[in-house]
Amino acid sequence: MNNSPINSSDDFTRVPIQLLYNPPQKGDFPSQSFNNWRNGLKNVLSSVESSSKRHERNPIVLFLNDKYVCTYDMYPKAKYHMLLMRRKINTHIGNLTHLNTLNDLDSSNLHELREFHALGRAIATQILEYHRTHEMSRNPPIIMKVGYHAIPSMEPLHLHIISSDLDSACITKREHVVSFTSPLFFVEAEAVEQHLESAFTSSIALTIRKDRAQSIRSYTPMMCVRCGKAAVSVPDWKRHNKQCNKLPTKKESSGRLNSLLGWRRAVVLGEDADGADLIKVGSKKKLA
DNA sequence: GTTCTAGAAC
DNA sequence: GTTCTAGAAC
Repeated sequence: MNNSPINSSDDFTRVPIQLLYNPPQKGDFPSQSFNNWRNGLKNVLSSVESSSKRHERNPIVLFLNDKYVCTYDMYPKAKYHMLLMRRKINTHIGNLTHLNTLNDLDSSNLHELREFHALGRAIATQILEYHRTHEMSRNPPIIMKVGYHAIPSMEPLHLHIISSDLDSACITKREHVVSFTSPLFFVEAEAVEQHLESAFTSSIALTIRKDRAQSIRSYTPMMCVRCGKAAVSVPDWKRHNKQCNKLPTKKESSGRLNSLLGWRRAVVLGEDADGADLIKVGSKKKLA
């Protein structure tokens, strides 16, 4: 079984000390139905559950415990690129199970989200360790990033764990570059936590300013992750990215505000939300 | 002529 | 999310 036996306690943030990064073949992923690519990740989760039920090793899984699963990304945009998700089983209490996007989050999710993110960081740390021990000599230094896309293409809620090199044949479009380099579009896990911490009632849900996010993804210049040089085309960006010698820039000061994140009233008991945006004024909130 | 982007995909 | 490819950009 893939599930490495770790402590039997309910600490779901622990990761085996020696994680092996062994990416699968494309054919190992569940085949996508032609017109239904949006269900791709749901199919991945189903595949994880059925192999787990049969106690079979599943090559698309890097790590799993009773609550969460970390799978390889089918189209990795960097040397190391994984997705962390809440498993769709209820053997352990939690409220992230049925969430699909950042817009489903409110402060009642904060406790479990902290655990989710802590596991993501632990995996990132072990991947860095793997990199140091196996790959350091023939690769430039990297840092690991843990966060969400402001506009995800697939459900359910998934946390990207990705290395900073972005050296991948799967990067073919400017959106690929921007969605992992823009500090606005790539929403750090920490920024989500801090934003939720600033809500003072769980009836206030997080919301993404989607139009802004879209325009950021479409119009932000492609920049080198190491030296900041702007590129004129995707191939130009990739050529420079391969040869730039600078160290990757450390992540921007933690807790930095992400202006794509906002608030709205959460849906209550199946009633339609009025959808009104809320803005914060000092410590108070009022209707925008 | 070649490179590159961007829109359709039932 | 990707693949394919027409035609824009170089």
